[in-house]
Amino acid sequence: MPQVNSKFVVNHVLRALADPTRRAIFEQLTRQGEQTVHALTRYANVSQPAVSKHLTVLKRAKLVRHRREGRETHYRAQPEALAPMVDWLDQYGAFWRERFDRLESLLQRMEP
Amino acid sequence: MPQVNSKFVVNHVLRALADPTRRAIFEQLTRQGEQTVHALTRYANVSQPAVSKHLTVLKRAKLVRHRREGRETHYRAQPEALAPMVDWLDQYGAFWRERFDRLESLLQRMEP
DNA sequence: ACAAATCATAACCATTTGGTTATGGTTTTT
DNA sequence: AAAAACCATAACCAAATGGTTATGATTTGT
Repeated sequence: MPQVNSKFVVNHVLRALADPTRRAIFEQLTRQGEQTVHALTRYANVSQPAVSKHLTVLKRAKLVRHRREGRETHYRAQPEALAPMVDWLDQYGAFWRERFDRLESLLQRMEP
Repeated sequence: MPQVNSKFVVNHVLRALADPTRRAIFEQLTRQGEQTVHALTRYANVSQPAVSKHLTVLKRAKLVRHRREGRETHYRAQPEALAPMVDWLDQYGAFWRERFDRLESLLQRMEP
């Protein structure tokens, strides 16, 4: 059952992004690129262990990857993991069709 | 500050959809159209008060509307409320650009 | 060699959350 | 008029959640 598994994936992603602090960390990683836990801790105004735990949750949702380098761990966002969320939104065809106008005009601007 | 307010809106929507039961109720409403609380209770396998509380959360996120009719309350989905979620996803330009191929081909199929 | 820095984990705590049963207010059915 | 159906709210509870401080492991700097 692939859709059962994908429901679990969507659940992980949505739950991970439901928390504002976690969303802020993820946004920071996508905007500023790779960051150490230390840098993220200064950005988010919670303690370092809190940041580590949030990163664990984001990691379980595949929204971030980490890379150890000496004593510091570098995290980077993996926006591909947002795909299940988009796929979930895709169920709402009517809603998307309403939005196609915007995308269509955007594509027209890209390819005149 | 419009972006501050929109962050609150996104937060409401994401938190509302983070729960599987709530997501199931919302999906049921989008697929089957308007439903009474009673019908939703038989669908979701939780108690009727639980369904009512979930509907309250969805209502706060503007994801559903309700309409009283006699002793029963009819709820219907409001997928327009998903827009803030899409706008939030829009931040990830690189991610979207990767997905444009799919949308582009979809549009080409619609307008050959 | 020692001190400091970086990070994860453990232990703990308050609050939130998602569920339950109980109840009461309307509205419909009999 | 009485009974039943429908729904929301209240009261309650266990578990999950998001935060903290404490600690230990490893790596870097002096």
